[in-house]
Amino acid sequence: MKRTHRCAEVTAEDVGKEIVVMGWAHKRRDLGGVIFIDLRDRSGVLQVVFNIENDSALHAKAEQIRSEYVLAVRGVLVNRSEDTVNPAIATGKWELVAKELRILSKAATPPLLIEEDIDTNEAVRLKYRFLDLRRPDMQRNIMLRHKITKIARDYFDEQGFLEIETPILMKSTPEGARDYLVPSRVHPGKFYALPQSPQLFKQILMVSGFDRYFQIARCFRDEDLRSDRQPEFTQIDLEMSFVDVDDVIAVNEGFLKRAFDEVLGIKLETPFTRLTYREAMDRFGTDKPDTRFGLELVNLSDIVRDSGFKVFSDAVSKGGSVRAVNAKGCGYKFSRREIDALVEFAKSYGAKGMAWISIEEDGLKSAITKFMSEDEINRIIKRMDAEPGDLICFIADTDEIVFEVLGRLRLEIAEKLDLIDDSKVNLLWVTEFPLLEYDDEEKRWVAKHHPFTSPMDEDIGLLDTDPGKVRAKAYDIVMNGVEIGGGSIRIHDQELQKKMFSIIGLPEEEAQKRFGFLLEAFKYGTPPHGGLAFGLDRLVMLMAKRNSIRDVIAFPKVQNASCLMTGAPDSVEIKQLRELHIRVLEAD
RNA sequence: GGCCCAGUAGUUCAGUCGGUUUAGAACGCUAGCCUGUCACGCUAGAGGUCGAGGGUUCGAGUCCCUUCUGGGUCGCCA
Repeated sequence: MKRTHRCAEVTAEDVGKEIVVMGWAHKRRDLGGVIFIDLRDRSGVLQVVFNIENDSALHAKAEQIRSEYVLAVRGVLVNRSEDTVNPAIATGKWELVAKELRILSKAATPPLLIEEDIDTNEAVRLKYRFLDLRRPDMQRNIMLRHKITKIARDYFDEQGFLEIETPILMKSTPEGARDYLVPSRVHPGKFYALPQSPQLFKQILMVSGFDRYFQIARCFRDEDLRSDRQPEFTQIDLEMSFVDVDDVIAVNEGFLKRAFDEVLGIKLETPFTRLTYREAMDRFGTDKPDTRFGLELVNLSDIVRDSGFKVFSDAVSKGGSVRAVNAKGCGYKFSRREIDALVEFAKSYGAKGMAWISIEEDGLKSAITKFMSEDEINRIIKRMDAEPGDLICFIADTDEIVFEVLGRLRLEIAEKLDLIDDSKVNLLWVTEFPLLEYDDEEKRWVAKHHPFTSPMDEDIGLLDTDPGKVRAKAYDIVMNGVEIGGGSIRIHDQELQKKMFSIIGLPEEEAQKRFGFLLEAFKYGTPPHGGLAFGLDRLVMLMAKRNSIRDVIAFPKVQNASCLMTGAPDSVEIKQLRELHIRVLEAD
């Protein structure tokens, strides 16, 4: 028998024809003289009928069918009688009257239900991933992922990009995440590193004149996992020559526009909103704002500069700030206990406390108003646009902590008030990131993006005088409060590149040792260039409306970076270690 | 590395104040019956190291300690 159709790909045209379908026995309904089998493949299900009156031998064979047996069925597709049509399934108008059955494979009882939206513990799902992946929602996720990568290949090809592979075994470079290392057999004591991204190679491809490069690139970072972080993940990685920020942004908006249209039927308006880093922080307290709801941060530092409430005035005089959000309606909605929980929430992100004022019809409820003047309070209420029923939450500290805490608080309150409209797609660019940030522990400047990011032309002069103020030609693309991609225009001038290395405290010698090949390449004629990388897993996760990238990766790893299905990582033979010149130390 | 949550049948869960002979339910599974089901139905049945180890107690699924596993989160993630 040769398959003629996928189960759910039959059409009205096929009615009356003899067809052959193959798949898994999804459900069996044995009514005695008639047996119904829902046969499932990746397209969906089709009901197959075995009737004892038509063929008693065939019917007897069908009695052996159990869940998840793999079957081949030859039969005639017929219209169901009107009263037996099932509108719940795509093929519900038809059924296959079996003429021949082959049991291609028997199956043990599966440890999890092959059904949509099961409630099963993720450990079970991951151990039996081959079964989990049979479930229709997982099949949809994986197919969605395929569609998105297909669109990426088509789109970037049409835009003149070349897909070029870069090495998986490469050289460890300083800065950034912890590397995965691969020992060299040929070079005792030396190691390859798996790429955290193809960054250096794609820049070198620009030096080589390929002009526009892209790749669906696997990347590796040996850091702790989260629901949106895996030790190996995939980027849609690209780089372009002779461009500036706007060019990179435009070509990528084109990609997203097309992907959302073709995959989800969502028409995106371009250009997307752009926020500078400064504005994003001021208004939302984060560089990846979710602007599907309001609750914006308000700066009150000028009002409380000389406040009788020392917590406020001290924060300002020490160079920090006092900012607040107005949780509309929460004064009435939240119990004292819930407000206390918010205070604890704020503390867990580093705030020393959280002051609040609850505005009520007949006055204010607050522990801090007694320290403040009436004028001060009135100005705060006015600026916060507060009315009875509202709850103003204040954080006073360094800007860093104020933004961190209020940004988190804003999301927490929005979630509690159910302010987030899941049907909205909120895409925006954040631009003009700081080039550098100061690392208190290491007592030096570090690159916020990476050390090849170009400063903005007008800020180059500040490199020597006030490095913290220098803005970068860097941009992130943010969807619904999740960073789904980012990139920058790179430094293509070797002198400027050397300067960058020196500012971040990377000695010339060390830079030569680690990045010498790049610096060498830059000597021979480097086009201005820049690029971007999307986190494919996160993009697919959001488009599939999932909460974890594990649901859009066929074989993900769990929190301790092991694979429950294969058992990786595992110990190896001493012989293998010897070849690699490796001895394992006793665990600490 | 820190903190929080969860581990009881194949799966999802219930299990009261530590005490009622043999730890229950649903789904799944097995067998029988059943000719229009699609959450098929009916009848019967099998299925348990209560994650593991230790402790308290006359008595532990239940209380205590340790540990393992999974999830979330902080740190970490240029």
